[in-house]
Amino acid sequence: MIDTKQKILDTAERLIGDQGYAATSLRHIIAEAGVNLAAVNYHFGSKEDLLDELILRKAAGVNQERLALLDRLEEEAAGAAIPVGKVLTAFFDPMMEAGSRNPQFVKLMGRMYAEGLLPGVVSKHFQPTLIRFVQALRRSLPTLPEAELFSRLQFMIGAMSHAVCASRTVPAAVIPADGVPDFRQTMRWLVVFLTGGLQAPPTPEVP
Amino acid sequence: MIDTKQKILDTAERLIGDQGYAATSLRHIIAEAGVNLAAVNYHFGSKEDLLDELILRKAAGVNQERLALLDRLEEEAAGAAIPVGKVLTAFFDPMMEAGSRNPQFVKLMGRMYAEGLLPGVVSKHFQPTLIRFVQALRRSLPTLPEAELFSRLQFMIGAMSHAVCASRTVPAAVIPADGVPDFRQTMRWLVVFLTGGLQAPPTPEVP
DNA sequence: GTCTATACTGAGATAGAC
DNA sequence: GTCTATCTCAGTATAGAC
Repeated sequence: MIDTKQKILDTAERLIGDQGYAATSLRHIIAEAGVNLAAVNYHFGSKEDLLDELILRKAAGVNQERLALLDRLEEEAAGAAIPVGKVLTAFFDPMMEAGSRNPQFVKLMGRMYAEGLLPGVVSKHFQPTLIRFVQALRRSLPTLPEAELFSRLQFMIGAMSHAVCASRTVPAAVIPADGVPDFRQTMRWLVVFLTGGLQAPPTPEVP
Repeated sequence: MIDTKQKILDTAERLIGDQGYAATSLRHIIAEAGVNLAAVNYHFGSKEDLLDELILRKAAGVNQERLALLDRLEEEAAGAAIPVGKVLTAFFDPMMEAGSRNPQFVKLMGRMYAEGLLPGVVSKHFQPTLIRFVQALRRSLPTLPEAELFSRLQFMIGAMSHAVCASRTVPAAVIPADGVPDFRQTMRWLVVFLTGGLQAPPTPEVP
């Protein structure tokens, strides 16, 4: 059948989103999809390549939107520095939208993060977009030394990745009684937090 | 031999630090340690329990120091709020020290993070310490609504975890030419970044 | 109590028939 | 393109020697 590939993709997306990548065996996927085990390796090469296809068909649209928003900001600024908050909003809004429209996407990215697969996924599918935003932030924060800016971007990526998936790291004792806030709210809070962190004064040198 | 257990622990620490947890098979560990496969399950129960022992013997001292520093800060403050930066420094200094004395510890924690094992490790070995620091930060940031403070702590943990391991997430194109900064420097920058983020004004409500 | 040898189950990958 | 059969390697469990 020609849609064996599609059936594998759809089933894998659902199962990996629900159970995680490592916990979802190819044998489980092919059983639910009603196809043969070897079909996975025939169509995708390996379990990891199957995952790449899953991410790709979700991430492409988000990154396009991000770049379009950044293009518009740079056009409006006409060479001047863009405020940090605006750059960050251009980066987070498309993800927020995608997350609201299709929770499965956020779920999948959260799983990737939780299993330590995000660095690989990021460098494969988000690298060009990241470079553009890094350059924009460099212009927005001209007083910050290069090396410290680089570190702060690392911190930013860490906070962002962690925020995407509802984590159980912070002990239950300190979780507010009104439950976990929704995704859009978390993203708004994240932008404010990151703006504060990125705009902090440069760290004084120690002797 | 009585030190079979020690040999397993030492070899596992080295191999897992170098290659990661998932990539290091028990068979590889026992081959290098020169012991039998079943000795692992005899002494530790499972691969995961072996990892727990590794973390435990490294983390206990760090957490004790952290709590001692926080105790002193609270004593000095005599009931008043402690500045955010001081609380963070009390949290990070012991890790910095441990990292400088014994790079293997940081390496191991970085691996845990990279493989998505950190949440489990944290809730097992760092939970009591975290609770104390969360309470202190709550008093240091009285104007911040509870829910947003909680989210910011999540962001903080994300940034911190990510910073501990030299990650390859940010594209090589933007890495400064002078290479990766040392661990102590990164921690100092992290404290400044987090202080800025935690002290940002509360996010305005949207209708 | 410790340790060895060996067997068991389930994973991903692959060669070759159709 | 698809499927069967098989391979290698993982973590785990058990039986029994010292």
